[in-house]
Parts: sequence; C-alpha cells; structure tokens
Amino acid sequence: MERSSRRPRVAGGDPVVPPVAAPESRGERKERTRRAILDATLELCEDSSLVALSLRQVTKGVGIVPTAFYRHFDSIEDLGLALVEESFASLREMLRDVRRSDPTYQNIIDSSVKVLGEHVHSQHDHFAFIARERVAGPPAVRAAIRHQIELVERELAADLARLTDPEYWSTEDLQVLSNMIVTSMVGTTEAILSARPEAEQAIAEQARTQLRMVLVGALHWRSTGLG
Amino acid sequence: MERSSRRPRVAGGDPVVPPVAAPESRGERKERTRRAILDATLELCEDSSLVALSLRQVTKGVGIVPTAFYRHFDSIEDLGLALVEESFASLREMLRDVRRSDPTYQNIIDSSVKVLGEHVHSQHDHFAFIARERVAGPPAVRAAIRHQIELVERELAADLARLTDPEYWSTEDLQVLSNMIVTSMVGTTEAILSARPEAEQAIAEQARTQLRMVLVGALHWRSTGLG
DNA sequence: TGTACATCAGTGAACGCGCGTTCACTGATGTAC
DNA sequence: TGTACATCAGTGAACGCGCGTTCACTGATGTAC
Repeated sequence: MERSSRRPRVAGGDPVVPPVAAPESRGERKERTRRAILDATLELCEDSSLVALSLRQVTKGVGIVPTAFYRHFDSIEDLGLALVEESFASLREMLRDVRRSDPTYQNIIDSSVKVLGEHVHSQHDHFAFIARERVAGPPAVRAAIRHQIELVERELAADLARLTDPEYWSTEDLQVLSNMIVTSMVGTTEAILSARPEAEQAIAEQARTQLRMVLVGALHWRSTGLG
Repeated sequence: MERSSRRPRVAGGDPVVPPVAAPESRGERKERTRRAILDATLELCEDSSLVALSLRQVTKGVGIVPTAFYRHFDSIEDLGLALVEESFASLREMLRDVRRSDPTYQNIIDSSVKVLGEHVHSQHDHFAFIARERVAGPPAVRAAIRHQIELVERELAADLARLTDPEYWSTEDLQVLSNMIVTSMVGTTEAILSARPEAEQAIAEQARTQLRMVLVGALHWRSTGLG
C-alpha cells in the first residue's frame, strides 16, 4: 500500500501517478479536505436544500468521519455561508465576462444571454445553489444571498447610469429597472436549471425577447411620467 | 369534563360555547382534523420548507398521535400536493379580484398592485407557501407549482390578447410578456414576504414602476422587430 | 543533521433524541334489522 | 324505538435508524534546540 488508509478521499479522486515523495503539507491537506466538503455539499443539496442536508451525509460524501467536519466548519449553516461567498465569486466572474462582451455579437442583449447560458452550465452547481438557497436556505444563508443580489443590482444600476440620459432617468428608476432585469435573469436561470435540455433554446429566446421588451420601454421612458 | 380527552385539538381552539348536544358527524370530525393538519403544516414550514418538516412535527402541532396522520395523507409530499391545490385556489381568487378591479382606481396597474398587496397579507400563508416550495419543495410539489404557474401565465396571455393589437403582438410574444409580468409579480410577492413592514410601500411603488416600464415597452412594441 | 516535544486533522465509541412506519387496540359513530 | 354488528379516526407501544455532539485517542507533520 502506497498510501495510508487514514487519508481522506477527496473529490475528483487521487492522482493516478503518485508523487514520488509526496510533499503535501499539513495546511495543503486541510485545504484539500475543505474543498472536498464544499464540493460534496454543492452536489448533495442539489435536489433538496441545505436545510434538509445532514452533517453526516456531507462527511459520508467526503469520506471522513462526522467529527472531522468540525475541524473546518462550525455547522451546516456556517458551511452554507462559505458557499454563498464562493458562488457569488462565480457570478461576479460572469458579470465581468458580460461587461467585456464578445464583440462578434452585435448587441449587448444577445451577448449577455449567451454569457449567462454558458456560465449557468460551466458553474452549474454555484448558480443552482444561489437560485435554490435564496428562497430555501437557512435564514442566515438567505439573508447573505439577498444582500449579495442587492449589491449586484446596485452595480448594474451604476452601469445603466452610464448608458442613459440623466434627464430622463432618475437614480431611483434606474434602481427599479435594474431590479427588474436581475429578477428576470434569476427567472431565466431557474428556468434553464429546471427545464429539459432541449427547451434551452426556447428559454434563451424568451430571455432575449424580454430584455428587448424592457429595452424598448427604456428607450421611451421618462422618469417624470408615462413617457 | 364536557369533552373526552381523546378528541384532537384543532387549530383555532375549541368553541367557547359548547354545543348542547354536539351533532358533529364522523365525517365532519375527520374533515376538521384534516383542516387542522393543513393549517399546522402551513404554519410550521413557514421558516424553512416542506422538505425539512417531519410528520411528527406536524402531528404534534395538530395534537394527534403520529400514526393518525395516515388516516388523512400518505406522506408529507402528498400533503404538500393538497396544499398546492389550496394555495392556488387562493391565488385564483386574487386573479378574479384583479379582473373586476376596484373602479375607484384609475388604472389597471395601481389596482392590480393594490389587490396583490392585500391578498399577500390576507392569504399570507398560501402565498408564502407557493413562493417557497416553488423552489424549495419536494420534486413533485415543485412540479405541481410550476404547472399551476404556467396555467396562470397562459390565462394572463389570453387576457392580454384582448387588450392588444394582433397586428403588433404575436401569440408567442404575448406569452413571453405574460411570463415577464408573472416573474416580476412573484418577485414582488417574495419581497413583501421577506421585507420589514415599513418597506412595503417602497416595494409596492417599485412594482408599480416596473409594470409601468413594461407597459411603456408594450405600447411601443412590434413583434416584427425593435419597434 | 538528530532528537525530543508540540500541534492538530482525522478517528471511533458512545450518548440521548426524533424520525417514519408496523401493529394490535379502543370506543364512539353509523347502519341493518 | 331497541339491539347487534360494522366501520374507522385516533391510540400507544415498539422497532430499527440516522441524527448532532461529546470525548479521549492516534499518529503524521511541524518546530525548537
């Protein structure tokens, strides 16, 4: 036996080629287990919710003993808050991609929906986590997600301020518009995640049409009244 | 003792004035317990979700023994499906109120948001149930809610068809517009339910502004292109 | 470099508890005659 | 109306199981000298 049976299994399995004289430090090993806990949790709570997930299910998924969990997190809720951080790091990466959009796409709507669709798949677990726990998670997790979404809305409102005439658009209305766009995108994300793959083109088309409808509204809007 | 200690407690407590010779039939009594189970469940899953609620918690809340639960439902999931039915009965009542809106309100937007706000409070538990279990519930419950919401969207699209020029609005675009309005209203409902009461005026104002933005977009829309 | 000690991620037994479900039951309500 | 039997909502004991958390532990890694 090359490896002690005491070593925890970690997500992704062990490397096929064993390191000749494994130089993994205690800190590195701990971090690897922490990652394995985060990954196992994202996967396990996929089809219910963090509130229905037990500490023992998580540690069983990772391949460690239940008590070892406490070396990394205080509770499932604490673990959930770490996942909120991580998931929003993914989401912010997507927003960065949206901002420097693919110039081969002729307009901002098409490219935004394209980038959203790509990230929802490549970061599937993070997006599903946010969409689900936003409503279903433990109270502290819900609150953290709501706070993060509010920050995203404010950033989007600031972006929109640069694109619109301040004579027509008040700060408040930009915030409201931003909220509507974010709500619509959350809805699109939920739809992609819960639909059969063959429905995805239709969902993307619907998302584009909705953004176009909002854009038409925005082009004729005046904060002082019904345009 | 006027009543046998075997009688289950039911939600709302016993009537203060006891019936002189209680003529409650077996069927009536059973129905009363069923109601108590439904009410207790709505209340108990309020701050987590159906998936985190145990059969024993429910029966303890009702004041019956765990095994008595099976006289009424096969499982928590089965109970959840009954609550979906009931909650959407509430929601459809609201839609009826929206359609025959208060004529003292000058436009359809103000009266719709007003009616929504009222019903979210008077039928608080039903609306909270739908908003939460739509994402967080057991798979069968989630599916049932999605299906009901789709029906509501289709009805709204039919209503909108009567108000719009078929030359400008395709059936598909009406469906997409309807989805956007419903998504926005679901968002508004979630916001009301999770916000502090003093924030409610601001949320209603935001909902009105969003509907006005959509309406401005709709007035300038042509299904064939960007207006 | 070698040795002795400290650190600490992960172990494993044990605890009391609430869980869903089974089963045989009780006794009030309902019904057939 | 009175009697004998059927129905069935709710009971209560019991089951095996997974839960979160405690505790004293092990042994590899890290560090001080």
